[in-house]
Amino acid sequence: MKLDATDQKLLDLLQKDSSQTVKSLAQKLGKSTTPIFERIKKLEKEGLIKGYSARLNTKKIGLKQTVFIAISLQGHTRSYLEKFVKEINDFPEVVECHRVSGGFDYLLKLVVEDIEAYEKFIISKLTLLPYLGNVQSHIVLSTSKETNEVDLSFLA
Amino acid sequence: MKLDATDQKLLDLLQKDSSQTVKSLAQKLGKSTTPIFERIKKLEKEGLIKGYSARLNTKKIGLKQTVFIAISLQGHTRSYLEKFVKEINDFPEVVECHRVSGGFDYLLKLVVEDIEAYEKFIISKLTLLPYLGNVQSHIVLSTSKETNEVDLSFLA
DNA sequence: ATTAAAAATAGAATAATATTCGTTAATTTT
DNA sequence: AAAATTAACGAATATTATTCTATTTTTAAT
Repeated sequence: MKLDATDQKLLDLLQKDSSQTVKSLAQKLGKSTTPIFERIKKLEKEGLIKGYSARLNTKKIGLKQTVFIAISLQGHTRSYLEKFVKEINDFPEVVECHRVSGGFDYLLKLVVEDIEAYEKFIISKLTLLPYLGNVQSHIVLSTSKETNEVDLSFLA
Repeated sequence: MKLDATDQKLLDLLQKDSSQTVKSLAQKLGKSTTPIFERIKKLEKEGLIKGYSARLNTKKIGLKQTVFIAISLQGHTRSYLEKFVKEINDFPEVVECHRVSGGFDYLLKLVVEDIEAYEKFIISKLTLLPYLGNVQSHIVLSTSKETNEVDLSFLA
């Protein structure tokens, strides 16, 4: 699917604020509501828009600690890797799990209540997994930017 | 603000899918629309809900590469750190910037078109910043989990 | 260039939903 | 136990989403 300039701006408006009415989106894009409504439905159907979600203030809710964990594995059989990833993904504390190049194999991002909850995760969940090699924790001290808005200017 | 069980479930429903109607949310929560509508408005006003956004399929749009960059700085004057962070946050490729403990100072997450765009970022943007120490890139090979839904079960 | 076909847009009509309102029930405070 | 506060309900209204029909614009072929 090819995206024209209107689609690009529309996606950008929606990733910044999806609670806007079709009418206000249409005004910002210099069109009437019908074409914008149809464009949105098409972007949804084509899967370019995966869904809509509320952004929560995790700190205010009580999830004050983010942690990154860099993991190296020892034995690398394919079947084990799959099992490892499956287990990791099932932990609700884990919000991201990436296989990466560089000095280690996996990079996890966790959001937890506090350091105590983090330690609990390490002891009662992570270290129960076999074949763990090096595990290095990076406690987040402060976050200056954290968004899921991506830069769409390259489409222009 | 104290959150009861209904607020917890409501936040969870909304972070999973904010396009649901108030009516359907109310049904799932065993209440009528008015109280759920009012709870949502309160959660918004109190800032527990920061906003609403469309989740985009970055791969399909053409942003196929995620990269993490671990950075150590050389000179650590406070004023310089602030300038550094400000510059980093202004780069649209950077979606996250965290100050972390562990083997390095900052961990960045980038979303870019491809490796080429990533290299361009390194050469024409990142390495222009002064006082850079060690810079280690971790190219994401595959991602098995990537969400911004957080686990709210601890509220129960 | 000209015309046919396809796609995109507009404006009006309708359907669905959000939002408000008046009232009742439940909970907390005194 | 009574008063005050908070949460809830159901109905009424206001907004918004969605559909429909008719034009316009764009695209592609001749």
